[in-house]
Amino acid sequence: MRAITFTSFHKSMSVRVRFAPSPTGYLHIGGLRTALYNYLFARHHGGRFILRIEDTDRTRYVPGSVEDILDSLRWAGIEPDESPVHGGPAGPYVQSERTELYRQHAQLLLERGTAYYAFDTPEELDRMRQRQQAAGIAPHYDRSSMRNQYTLGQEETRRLLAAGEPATIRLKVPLHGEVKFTDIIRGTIVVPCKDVDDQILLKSDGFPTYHLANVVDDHLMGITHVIRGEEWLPSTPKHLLLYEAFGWEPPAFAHLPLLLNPDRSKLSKRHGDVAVRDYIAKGYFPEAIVNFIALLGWNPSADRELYTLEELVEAFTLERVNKAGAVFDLSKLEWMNAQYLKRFVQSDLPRLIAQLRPLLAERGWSAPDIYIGQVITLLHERIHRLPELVDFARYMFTAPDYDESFFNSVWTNDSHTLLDALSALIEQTEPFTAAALQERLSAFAREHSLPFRRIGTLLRLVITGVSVGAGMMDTIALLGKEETLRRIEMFCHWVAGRVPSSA
RNA sequence: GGUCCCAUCGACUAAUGGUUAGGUCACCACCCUUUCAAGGUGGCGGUACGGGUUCGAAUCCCGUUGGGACUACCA
Repeated sequence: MRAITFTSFHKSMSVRVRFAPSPTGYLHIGGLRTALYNYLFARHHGGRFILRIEDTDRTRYVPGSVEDILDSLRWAGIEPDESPVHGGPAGPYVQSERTELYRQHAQLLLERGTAYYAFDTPEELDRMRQRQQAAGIAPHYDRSSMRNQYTLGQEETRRLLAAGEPATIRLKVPLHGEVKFTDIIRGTIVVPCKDVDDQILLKSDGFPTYHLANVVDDHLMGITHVIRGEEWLPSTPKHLLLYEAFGWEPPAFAHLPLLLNPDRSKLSKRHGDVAVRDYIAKGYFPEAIVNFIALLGWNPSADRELYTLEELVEAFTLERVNKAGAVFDLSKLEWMNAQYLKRFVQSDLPRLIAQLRPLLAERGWSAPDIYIGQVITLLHERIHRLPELVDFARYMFTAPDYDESFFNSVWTNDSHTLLDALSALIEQTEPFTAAALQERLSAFAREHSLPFRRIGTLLRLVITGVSVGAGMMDTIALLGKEETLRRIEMFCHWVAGRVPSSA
């Protein structure tokens, strides 16, 4: 009984990690978290973070994906040290530009006797699997009965190859023994060799599969720690066997818990947005997204929720990464984004103005930056994401729409008289500040034994048209005397127009 | 089906053999209040189950149950 034991090596050499997505569409939020953890680990240890594009399946390639991945990473503030666009000493960083390398390495394995040619067609493999399933056995490539260099013999193999017969190269997995390794997050994992399939390494089109390309590149690029999603855990024994087949020392492995849908299945479209692009479009702050996903599966243990990227780098260790999957809970993200919104209103209003201005322009609205900034400051505590302001604060940029049910609940027979009095009061108020307005209107309310609520609500209806918003005095002060009086007038016209003279 | 992984409030998590099992989100109530928020205070709510080991178990071991991933000439 042979046992192959792989001990993870924590070399004194500097850390090199990589994020290796496939360009099959927009960057997934789960992919961003994987990239983030790699980045945090690299920065924490003063190492390097590498982006490698794994585009060995040409049929799944989606144009524009690489740009989206790069843009999304940059947006999140996790810039690679080495990548197809940043360059670096271990390039090229795109697998389709390294195909010759994989062929050479597959050849090397052939020579070492740890890989072999197979000539089975997809149909034959299908039938094999069906037979096995019918017999109640786990589907497995059966090296002893299928068409490969062992069953066909050297001569026939050479002949088929010379004749240009489509051939794949498979890994020769030992029949006995076990693969044992230590995952930094999960501890010791043991898998019997008999449960490891003779994985195809080189496809008949000459391109490598993920397994070959991944192992070859990780070795050639000097990757010290493979930090990837849990979905790769079952194929790790294959990779370890590959390292051994090459005679290479494997990197350390850390398999991250999955990001989950509310039903605890692997996070997918269907349940909502999964592309980083979607979250950018919805106006989430990169700081909030990074903070939020960092805490999905990892926690520095302090009773604290808000961390800057620098603070995450400082605190990050793989040892504290959880084993169990984490549900992506949108409501907590919303809360966190609101926290950052409050923070940025204090620290970086110009940034918020720059973000909001184009959204207002889409509606055909414009205003001076100073005014936009004042509106953001006035209303930001009522929203979670800045783009919500376009609807929430529409009356600050254009004439109000009067909400019918709000109108019906507020407007009474004597409202007109009250409104006339308020109008006169507002006109006389000088300076036109929230405090001055408050003082005058409060005094008026006292004199006439009116609850202030009555005044505030009536003005809210007349000035904004909707029942929710910031404090009315602040709102009126910001709108200005002229605009306020104009709106009272507008409202009166509207009321006159809508009542079909019944009295 | 097979292999592997996982299991603390509804969600994210802390507690790494000794705590009344802590914090955050969500939810509820109250305070504040011209609306809605924000903020403050309080509340609801959990160690999946069963066996061990131990003076003592959320924590270690075994089993059960449940969930997930993987099982392609995809990654």
